[in-house]
Amino acid sequence: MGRIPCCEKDNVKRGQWTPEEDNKLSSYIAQHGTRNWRLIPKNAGLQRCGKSCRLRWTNYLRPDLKHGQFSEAEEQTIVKLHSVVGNRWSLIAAQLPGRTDNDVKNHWNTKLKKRLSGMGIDPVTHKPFSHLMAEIATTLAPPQVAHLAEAALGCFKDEMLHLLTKKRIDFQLQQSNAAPGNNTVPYVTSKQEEKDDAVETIKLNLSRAMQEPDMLPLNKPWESSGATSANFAGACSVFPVSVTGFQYGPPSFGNEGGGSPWSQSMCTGSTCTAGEQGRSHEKLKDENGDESEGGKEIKNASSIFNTDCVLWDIPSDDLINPIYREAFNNKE
DNA sequence: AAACATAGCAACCGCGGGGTC
DNA sequence: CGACCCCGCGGTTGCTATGTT
Repeated sequence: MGRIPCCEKDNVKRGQWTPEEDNKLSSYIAQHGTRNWRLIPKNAGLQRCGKSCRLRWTNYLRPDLKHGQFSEAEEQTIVKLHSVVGNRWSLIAAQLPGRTDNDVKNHWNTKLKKRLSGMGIDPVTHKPFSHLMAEIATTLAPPQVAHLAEAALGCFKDEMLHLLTKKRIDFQLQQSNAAPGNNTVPYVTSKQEEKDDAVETIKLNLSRAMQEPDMLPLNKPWESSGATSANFAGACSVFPVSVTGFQYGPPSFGNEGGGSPWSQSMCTGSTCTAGEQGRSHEKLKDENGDESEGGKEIKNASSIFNTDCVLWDIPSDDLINPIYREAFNNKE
């Protein structure tokens, strides 16, 4: 038994909506409401499928929609909620009046995700990359770690080199070169030399990172100023990821361009597939630490927090990932 | 100035839940 | 209880504008 199509695909128009179509749809809905999307295009004289009409209405034509840029407060709400519920865009959008799930999703994918990456934070888990690397390192025996590092290098090398050679990173590199005890390669000017040196330095630092025992996580693997992060950051000093300078929240979050260039597009790669993003948040822990399927059981924000409170009123501490709290505390 | 790359956004697609018969 | 239908959701695609080489 196959699923029936939502409409006769041969007879429907697709692609961009014209102002005339918008007018027809808006005026029809103003008169008759949004019951039965399948019949709406027919009755409104539109050669569109009902689904397309519904999307156009909910994402664009609805009179209560905001069309401007996202405010910093809205962005912070998105990030906070995403750290709790993952890619449940409708849930997040429900807390942002005038914003649609599509808006939120697009804004996350085009800006917020990259901005977090630029801050050295994994947008999937909302933890610093160094913490994730440390976690992986603790779970694998040395030979496996070595292979993993090799694989990671293979995965990211092109992207890193692209960024290293195309973007302005001399500032960060000069900073790291100026640091005492730093033994990374000096900044070079020839592009080929840059590439060769970058590759060699990546290899050198990765292998050093794998060999240094004290770089393994301590009790607080995500400690933003701990030896773990520092060592990982140091080990990967060719990537200007400032874990020790990790900041989140106002006012630094809105600081465009404050992140490291290498990681600004990290999430465009295979390490951050949409499916993984979704799955990574499938399980949420409740107060007792019991795991439950986060997916379909979460129907609204209050069910997550087991309360009827409006999400705005929840102190950020209750929403925010522990790692952010850690970072906040360290800032104070 | 042209070609290419990237970002941003609108729209589409397929799946699955829930209601109804 | 199962089939059918409608709708919403999340992921993906494709187009356009803008920036870079």
